[in-house]
Order: sequence, then C-alpha cells, then structure tokens
Amino acid sequence: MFIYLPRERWPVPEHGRELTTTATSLRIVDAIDRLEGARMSEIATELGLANSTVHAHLTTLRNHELVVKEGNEFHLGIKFFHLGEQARHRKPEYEIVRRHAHELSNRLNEEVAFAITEHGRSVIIFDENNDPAKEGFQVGRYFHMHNSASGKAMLAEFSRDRVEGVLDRWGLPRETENTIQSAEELYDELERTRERGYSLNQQEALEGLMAVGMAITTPDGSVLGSLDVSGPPYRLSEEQIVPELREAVTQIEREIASRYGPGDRDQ
Amino acid sequence: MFIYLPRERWPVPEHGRELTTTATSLRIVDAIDRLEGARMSEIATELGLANSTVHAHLTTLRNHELVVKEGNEFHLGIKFFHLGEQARHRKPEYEIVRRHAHELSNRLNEEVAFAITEHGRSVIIFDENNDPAKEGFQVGRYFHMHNSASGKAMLAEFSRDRVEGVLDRWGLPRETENTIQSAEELYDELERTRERGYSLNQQEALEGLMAVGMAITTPDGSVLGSLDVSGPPYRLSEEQIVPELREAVTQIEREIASRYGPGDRDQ
DNA sequence: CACTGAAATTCGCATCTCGTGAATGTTTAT
DNA sequence: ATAAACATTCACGAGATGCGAATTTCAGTG
Repeated sequence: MFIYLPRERWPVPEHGRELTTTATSLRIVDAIDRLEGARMSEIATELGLANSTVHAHLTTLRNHELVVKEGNEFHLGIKFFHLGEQARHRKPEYEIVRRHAHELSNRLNEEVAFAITEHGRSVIIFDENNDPAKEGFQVGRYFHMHNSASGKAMLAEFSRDRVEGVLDRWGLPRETENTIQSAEELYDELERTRERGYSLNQQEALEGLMAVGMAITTPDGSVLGSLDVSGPPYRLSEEQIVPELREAVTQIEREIASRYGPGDRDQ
Repeated sequence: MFIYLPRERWPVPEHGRELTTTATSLRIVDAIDRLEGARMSEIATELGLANSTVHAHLTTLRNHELVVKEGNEFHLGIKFFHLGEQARHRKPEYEIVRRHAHELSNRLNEEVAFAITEHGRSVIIFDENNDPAKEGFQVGRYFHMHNSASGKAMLAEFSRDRVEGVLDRWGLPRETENTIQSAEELYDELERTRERGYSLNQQEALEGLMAVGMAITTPDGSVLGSLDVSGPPYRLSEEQIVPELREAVTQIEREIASRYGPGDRDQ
C-alpha cells in the first residue's frame, strides 16, 4: 500500500536533516508551478501558512530571481529556464542522442523523444519531429515510469530492488484503462521487455497514443536515458519501427563508447 | 557568531526581509550552476560555509529533486528543466511569437531569437533557425542588455528611470572592444534606436556577430520581449532584414492584440 | 591486507532566525 | 466615499540553523 503524505501532493522522502525553511520555500515554488501562477494569499491558504510567512519567502525567492511578481501574481522566473537548460545539457552524451534522435525522426517521419529518469520518474528532455513548427507539448512534463514506453524501457534495465523503490515511492497511478495495475503485471511486462529487446506503450498513458521504446546504456552499464517513437496506433507498426530504432540506439551507444569509453567516469 | 561572507558574484538586492536559510540554499544552487557540478567540500570552501551546513542544504535540495548526486558530485536536477519549461511557456503570447519567429527564420534563412527580460538582464527563450540539426547555443544564457540587439530594443522602450535601475544593478560590463562603455553613450544609442525603429548590435557582445532587434509590445504598452535576427556581418544587410523583421513584429502585435486585447490583463 | 588521508556524514549545543498574529498600508470594487 | 480584500511591516518567543568535533566511509598505497 502506498501512503501519500497529507499536505503534499507528492511524497518527499526524509533523508537526513531537512531544513524546514528551505523546504517551505520549495513547497511555495511547487505551489506556484501547480497553480500556474498565484497570489500570495492563495499560496498561504493552499499551504496552510501565515500571509506574512509566505511574504518573506516570496521576497527571498524574488531577490534571487526565481520568482517574478506581475501585478499581484507571482510566477516562476526565467532563472528556472536558465538553470533547466544547464541540467538539460549537463552531459555531452545527451547531445549525441539528440542528433541521432533527430535523424531517426526524419527517417521514420514520426516523433522521437529522449527521456531521462531522476528520483523515480522520467522527463522528456528532447523531442524531435518532422514538423519544426510544432513543439513537443510533453517536453518537461513528468511521467510515471510504469505507463510510458521510455519509462518501461529504463525500468527493464534496473535491478529488482530499484524498481521496488520506484513503486514504493510513486505507486501505479492509473491514466487510462490500459494502465498497468499491479506490481506482478509490471514485473511480467518488464521481463517481456527484456526478452524482445524493446518496450511498448499501448495507450497506457494517453488514449490514442502508442510508443516503442529502448533504453540507452553507457559503457559502465548505467542507464543514460531512453528513446521512444510515438504516434497513433494505426500509423505505427512495430515491424517498421523496431529495426530502425534498434539501429539508432546501437549507433548512439557505439559513439558514446568511443568518445567516453569505460574507465573515464566515476563508477 | 555567524559570519556570512559578502563574496557574491552577482549583486543581490535586499528588498524586504531576506530568509538567510533559503538564500544560502539558493547560493548553493548558483554555485553548482557556476561550477557545472561540484563536490560538497568544494561548495563549502567556495561559499565559506561549514561542510556540515552544506550537507544539510544539499540533502534538503535533494529531497525536493532540485539536486542530484552522482558519485560524490552534485548536479542540478531535471526538476529545474521541468520548472523552466513552465516559465518558458507561461504566456500564450510566447507561442505566437515563436511561430512567427520560425517563419521569419525560414524567409530570411537566418537565425531568429526571441528574448525576454527579467530583473535587468535578458534571456533567449526561443531560437529558431533553418538548420534543425543545430540548437541555438545561447538559449537559456543570461545577457546584459546594453550589448545585445534584443536588450537594447527593450531598453529603448523603458522609462529613463528603469534604464537607470538596470545600469545601477548590472553596470556596463565590457565584452568586446565595441561594447558600449558609458551611460551617455547608451542613452544616445537608445535615442537613435527609437528614431530608426530598430536596434543594432555590431559585434558588441561577440566578435563576428551582429544582430538587428525590435521590441514586441502588448496592447497595454508593456514590453513582452524582443525579436532579433543575428548572423555574421558580411551576410546581414539591414536593408534586407529590417522590412521583414518589421513586418513580422507588426503581425505578431496584431495577433496578440486581437486575441488578448487591452483591458483583459492587470496593468 | 592493513594503513592513511581525504572526504562525507552524524551529533549536540548555543545562538540567531523564522513564523506568527496583530497593526498598518494599499489597492479594488461597489 | 466607503468598505472589503489583500499586501506589507513589526516585535517577539519558540525552535531551527550553523557550527565544530566526532564518527564513518572510501580510495589509494606500501
């Protein structure tokens, strides 16, 4: 059974000493994110804090440019975007993946996304598609790993323990009627994924959207992230997609290995 | 007695009450950004804090997914990317601009960037160019407004007071030998910008890069951001660029006015 | 394999800071 | 013009923070 802490939308594990002041500031940031901009008193009631308290936090956040005030509404500052781009380009491997993802997208004429995982969820950090006028609307969104192709591809590479950790923290929230419901079902699915060499998302996260995914591993054996090709079921055929995707992943892993071979990294 | 070292790379204005705990956490985030990943003790010496202190902050930041630990190195978490994308797509107007910027880029076959300003600096949030394999490497970077076309276009729309505020906070750091050096020079340049209707950056930020910029204003008279076309001087001719850029900006402002007419927004 | 040094992590304490409710200021609506 | 709602400031006591010292972990070496 999964227990979601009362006042917080998602569980925050208490590892070591937690500084309550910083934690409160960050809960305020989360609230602004969730509410897509909010007034001070709105935040105060949302989090059960005194107005004066929220005021102090907001001025601090504002001084450091994380929050901007527009009229009386507070919004996330572009500094988040600045810091986010740092995170997105942190590893040079990501750029290699992006290049290949772009080519693959051209070849297949389908959308190709690159996702990475942190803290048991995954986030698409690059989304390449043939129509440059349209931006992947899922970029930057958090996904649960059990109901996305990318997520399952990565879970399939994790140790049993690590998968259990993810489940303990996030559970198996249901998105569509195809969403996997139980741990056993998930373990079976991951086993099948390992056998066939790719993961499938059959409208488990979004009605009308299916995807094929493969994890990308580095020479040291760790998972860098995962590529997936997604589209409407009538257009996507595994037979067409899988070989091309396999080829792309092979090339990516080869290029990464040749540039940042084993032994160069810690662990 | 606690001694807070005054050493900060950027000036942080002290508006209202500043919560030192949160401020310290954010200084640690900045340090990780600056150092592009760092060990705990590195951060401690950099900021003049005790190891145990930094430890507590890092665990808190980690609990909230803003920081990840890889081996013994700490890095910015993808949560920043998630929050950054929120900030980037905050106003629907941005998407309108992006579409037009994309078309303009196709028409001119040059790089077109859309920048917004916060706290006296500017950041490119969209960078459209005809070569989709290449990503604008300046996206997400902070720019000083006195030495970029976008920046000057926006400054030209600000009140004298506001420009002075920007100068007080950020000064006129020199990037190339063409960078504007004095306030008077800048005010003259802004006057000229207003007269001709567009701003110029003649290798003032980067050797070999020039740009033409125009601010985008909303019906309420405030500055939404700024578009600029940039490239090597030998390729960019004002006569070609300016009319097209002017046309794009006019269309953008018209589209924004028709959708989010005056009176709909606070202030 | 024990040894060493460097770094991370834990702990208890003194001190300063934060969170609060109440008071004051400001804006918006009627 | 008045009221209501909200933002901002203030003073103070509870309790969290930052520190140094102690402990543990880990990598490299003889």
